[in-house]
Amino acid sequence: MSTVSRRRAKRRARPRNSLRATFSGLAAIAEKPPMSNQKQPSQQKPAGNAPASAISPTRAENYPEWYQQVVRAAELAETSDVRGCMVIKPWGYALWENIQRSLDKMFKDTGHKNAYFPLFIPLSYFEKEAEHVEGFAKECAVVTHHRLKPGTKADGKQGLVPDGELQEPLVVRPTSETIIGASFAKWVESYRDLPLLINQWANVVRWEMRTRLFLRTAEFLWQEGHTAHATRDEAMEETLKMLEVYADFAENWMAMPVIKGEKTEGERFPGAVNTYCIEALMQDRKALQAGTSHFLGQNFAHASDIKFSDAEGKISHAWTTSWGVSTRLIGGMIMTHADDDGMVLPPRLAPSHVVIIPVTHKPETAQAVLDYCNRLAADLRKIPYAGRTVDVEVDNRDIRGGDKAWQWIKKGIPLRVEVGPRDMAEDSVFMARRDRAHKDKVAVKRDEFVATVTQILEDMQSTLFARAKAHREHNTKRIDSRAEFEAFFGAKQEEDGAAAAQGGFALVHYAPDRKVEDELKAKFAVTCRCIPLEGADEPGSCIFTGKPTTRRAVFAKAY
RNA sequence: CGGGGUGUAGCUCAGCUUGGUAGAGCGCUUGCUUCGGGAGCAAGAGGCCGCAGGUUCAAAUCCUGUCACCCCGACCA
Repeated sequence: MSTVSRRRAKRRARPRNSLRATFSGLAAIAEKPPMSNQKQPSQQKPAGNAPASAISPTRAENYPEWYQQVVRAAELAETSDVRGCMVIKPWGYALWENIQRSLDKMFKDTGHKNAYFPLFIPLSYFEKEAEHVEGFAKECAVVTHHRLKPGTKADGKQGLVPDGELQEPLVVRPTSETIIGASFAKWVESYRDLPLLINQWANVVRWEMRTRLFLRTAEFLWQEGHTAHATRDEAMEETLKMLEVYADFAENWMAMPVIKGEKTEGERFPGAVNTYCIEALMQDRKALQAGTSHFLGQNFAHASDIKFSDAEGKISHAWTTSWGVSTRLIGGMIMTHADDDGMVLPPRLAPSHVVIIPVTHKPETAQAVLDYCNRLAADLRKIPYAGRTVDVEVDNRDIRGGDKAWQWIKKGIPLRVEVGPRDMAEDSVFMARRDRAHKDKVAVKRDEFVATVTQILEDMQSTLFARAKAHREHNTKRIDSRAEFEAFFGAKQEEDGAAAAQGGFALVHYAPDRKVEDELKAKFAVTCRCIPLEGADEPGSCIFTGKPTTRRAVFAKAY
């Protein structure tokens, strides 16, 4: 298109930026009875031009845009100049480090060891498992050259151009089953070498078409566990054990309730025999797959030739598993806990638990207040909490107190503590909790605050979980007919392009059927999230095909 | 890969139709007054107008090419 016509088109199509387009999933948030336990500050505008909420637009106005603004305002991450890639900023990375630390401990406690495998996977390795190839082929970054040279007229390029073509292209790992399988094949000879329980913390690349910070980026950080076992049962046990670890982590550390379940065929990991997952419900009532654990059978053992001799000297292929969670968990935390004022961090994973804001605008008391704050910080930092000690920021930056407080609100720090000359005189602090309204502040004696800080944090942790769980329950519905199902989710898109009703979790009798799933996905953007592992069997008949079933499955729109 | 759109200050954008030598808001810096919840006034810094060609006395603006990014679809932790 020429420059002219582009420009003209721009002028014609003026009413763009329908940023405020209303979001029909609004009810989910507007109602959200359990989400606001404190009395609202009755929407009265704070002094000046300050907006009613720190994040604009609000969740009800435009949820996807709200999400992006929270990521930005909380300084968790930003987009980079590299297509589809994000820069994880210190506050966001510290959150990831805390996720890593907590999960890593759980992996070690279940007998796993960390190792590191190459980023580059020879194409020939990748080709070994047919379904695996098919599943990932379309989203691979491929390294084809190993050198650069100055461009020439003949190349029609200036600057540097790739040179030195590789004999065999290298795939930038989208996942590591094949490269780790190659190592496992060498490491495993005897049944005495099994089980082999390995985990890797790494980055992976999947050349996604559409990206969203933390939820889907071309490069992301994750952990991938890979294990090999002598028997099918043992491998299956491992698969489910790690699913349990993920569920435990999600609920007890992230304060994000999850449903453990098994994926249907269409949603299975390419190359897996069974895929299990944890699924969470976000505030806009869309589901998020927050972690997966795969029983790989002997598929990859065959592909990579992972063989061992058993006690009788008979050679057989090992049974393998793989399981992973990624930086997507951070997206899940945002969409589970954050509000219209920004991020809300579950205390056990918060990069920092307490910010102390010295009120030092009177020069004569400034130093004394600051000293008092530093002593308070030092005392707090000695207190053990959630596998580390209480982390404290003393924010004595030379900026206005209001700005300072709001920055920390947006970052989601659990506790804000103001200390001014008046508080110091009474040996008390002025404390605000991020899970309550921002004006809801209480004076607490300093020693009492120090003595109860971990209790307060734990109370916040359980409050966040309870709210999220109530939200999920409020938006989970047992549905027994196709008509009801369709009404619950509505059309795929409204006429104006805005997202349609998100529905929530629908529990329906469903006999797995690829064709049904394809149709539901096309018409309603709804997918079968999983068949829950827990809960009693309940005979019924599939609402789509009438076939007999023994359990209900979970359907939802999903990220 | 299809369909649509956009590149101008750190950010969000105006200016382009009808060419005349660069604008606003926010942010940033400085000063004064404010200051226990997002301040006010004043001054200031900051731009190869995505890139390369072309037309013209003159190009952010017109023409040609090119690159990048965004949105919708297919795909997806």
